[in-house]
Amino acid sequence: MILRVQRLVHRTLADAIRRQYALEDVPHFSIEVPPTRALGDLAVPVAFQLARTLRKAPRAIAQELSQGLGPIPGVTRAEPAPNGYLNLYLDRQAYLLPRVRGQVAPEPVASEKTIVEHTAINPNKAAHIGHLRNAALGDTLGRVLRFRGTPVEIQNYIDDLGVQVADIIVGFREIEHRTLDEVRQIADTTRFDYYCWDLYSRVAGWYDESPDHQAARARVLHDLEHAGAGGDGGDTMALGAFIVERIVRAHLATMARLNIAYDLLTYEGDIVRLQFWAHAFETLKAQGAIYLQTEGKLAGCWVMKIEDGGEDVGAEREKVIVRSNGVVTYIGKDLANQFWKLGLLGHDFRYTLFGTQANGRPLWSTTSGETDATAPPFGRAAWIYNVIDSRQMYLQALLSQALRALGHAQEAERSIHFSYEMVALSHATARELGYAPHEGPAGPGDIDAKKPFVEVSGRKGLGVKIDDLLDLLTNKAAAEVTQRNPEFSPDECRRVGSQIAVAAIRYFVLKYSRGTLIVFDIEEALSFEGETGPYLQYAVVRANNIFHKLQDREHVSEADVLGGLEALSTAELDDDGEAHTLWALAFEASRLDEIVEQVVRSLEFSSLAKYAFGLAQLFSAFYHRYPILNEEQTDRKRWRAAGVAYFRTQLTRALDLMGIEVPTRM
RNA sequence: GGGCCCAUAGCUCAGUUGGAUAGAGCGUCUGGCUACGAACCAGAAGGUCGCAAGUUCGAGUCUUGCUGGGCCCA
Repeated sequence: MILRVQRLVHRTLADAIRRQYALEDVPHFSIEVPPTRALGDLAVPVAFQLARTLRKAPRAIAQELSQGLGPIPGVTRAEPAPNGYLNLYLDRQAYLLPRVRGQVAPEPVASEKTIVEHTAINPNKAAHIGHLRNAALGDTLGRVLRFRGTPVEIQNYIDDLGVQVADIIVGFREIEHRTLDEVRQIADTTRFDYYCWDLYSRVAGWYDESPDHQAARARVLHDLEHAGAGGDGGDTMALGAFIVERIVRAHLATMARLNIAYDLLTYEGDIVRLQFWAHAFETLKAQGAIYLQTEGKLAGCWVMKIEDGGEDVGAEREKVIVRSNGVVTYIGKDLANQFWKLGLLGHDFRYTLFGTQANGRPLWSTTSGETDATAPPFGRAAWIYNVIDSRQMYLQALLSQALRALGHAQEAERSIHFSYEMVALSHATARELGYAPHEGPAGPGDIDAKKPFVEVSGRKGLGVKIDDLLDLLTNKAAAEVTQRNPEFSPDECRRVGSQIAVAAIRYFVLKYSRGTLIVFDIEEALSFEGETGPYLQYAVVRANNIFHKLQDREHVSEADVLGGLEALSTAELDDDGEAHTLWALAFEASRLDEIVEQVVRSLEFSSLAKYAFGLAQLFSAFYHRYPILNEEQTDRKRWRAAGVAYFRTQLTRALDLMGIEVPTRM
């Protein structure tokens, strides 16, 4: 937990600069970490920035600053580097004592309510690895925000009225000729999300057979939106509601395996039934953000003016929000939902308890029926993150524009599209799934061998299901665990195996930066060695084992170690500034809060993943080089143990931020 | 036609308010288990950071143009 010290140094240094050079405005400068401990613990490049205004060499400025700085609590010395950096050295014992004892909590940074919306899978088939990246990013974002004290509400949007749900209804009705009771029978006796996966992939082909088939989809869509009581529309509604309910529960079960939970499910159907759109529509009309077009090909439509980038003449275009037949486009519903999230709609959902999740937290759902008076308040957030892949950038930009048009510039600023690139399949993995590239000229439904990857497609049934991947990983990991721990029961092996599987898969998607298109390759994802989740778990497990043995052999607990540190010689801490020492390990472990701030600023979890990996590497090297149980000098032994204790605490927290658990043994 | 993203070692990728010698994993080669667990560690080889200009004391990072790939909108 280094932020406190960094801020203190920043403040003190800024004061010193103001004093020493009689400067009104000190330029912004950062506090960095020198490449090695030998060079110091904090590095300040401020002399470079001052060089121009002061007309002096950076080196001379750093020199002067180091002399005029005066004492800073916790800092033993300041040294100007030949190249112009000012490097600071920390009082190692004073720095570590309160930290290893957990007396330096992370400072709360932000406290305004924040909504993170993620997952939002069409409820008509099993979840695949594309959905996995979304959910892992969204869940990690929620955890990271909570770490720094932000109240977070996790929402999962359910598009229960969309084309994809209509298609699966058409599949059951028109292709398989099922009644609701028969579908219920199927749902009770099969893996329903897998069943729908296969059925859905047949629907596209069926549409191609005849124009009449296309009409079936239009009818179903209409019924979903407009069904009153009774009649054929009512049947469609009931079948749709049943399928959605079962598939949503299947998705939640899949996500629960990955340690992903939610606070609220928002149903598009409730947005429609509770007439959110009507409220948003009135506001938009009243503010002139949308208007009725009377001329041209959009005559009769309610449209919104949109900026179209560029500076060409006619760059401004009109986007249809309500069609001339009175049907609201999906943008309309998204707008209403966004307004509601920000507390700008003047209208609320009704709520009902959906269930209790694996982590013990209740899950609520919107409803159009009776509301539950005990439901907590939802919505009304100051910040919103919508985790959606980059293909929907256009729509997200529209939402922000609408907010600006209504005079909510700040809300627009705080409605963030957490954008990331999609997940595709490597050709090798697509082949393993039975999809061969097409020879000769590729047709519309074929895989193009010339493309560098194969796009996941629910419509074609082409993709890796999350549950399949998890099963594969779990089996492999459980086999390893069984081999290494013959005394484990089959249940234990299975449980640890699944913890390892989750670590492997979550780390795998988090280590890439957002802008990188992941070409998923099954061989690569199945690895447990090198830069993988299991490597990180293994490091913590070994650190934990040291304490188990310390307890068993010497009856010394972690508390015993941490309690008696003051009395010990700090020779072990002060030894040298080389790479794999105790100080280097403990210092790096303390940087978690700094990394978290960087992550929130950049929305880039790869830096958290890399930090955790680097920390584990540091420990592994230290572990090989310096014995703890067998160290004969007690002072050194105790300080090493203390450093390892701090390491395991911090890496465990870092892993928790990524949704990764640490097995007892593996 | 317009917008956005990507291009860094053989492969897959980090490198994000511009800063110290461009890093990691995998793969290849060499070495290390009578154990605080080898899902590990130590070491070697491997780079024109797509190309070309520009800004800057300093550019993988910022600007412009170009090439190649991807996504979206019309």
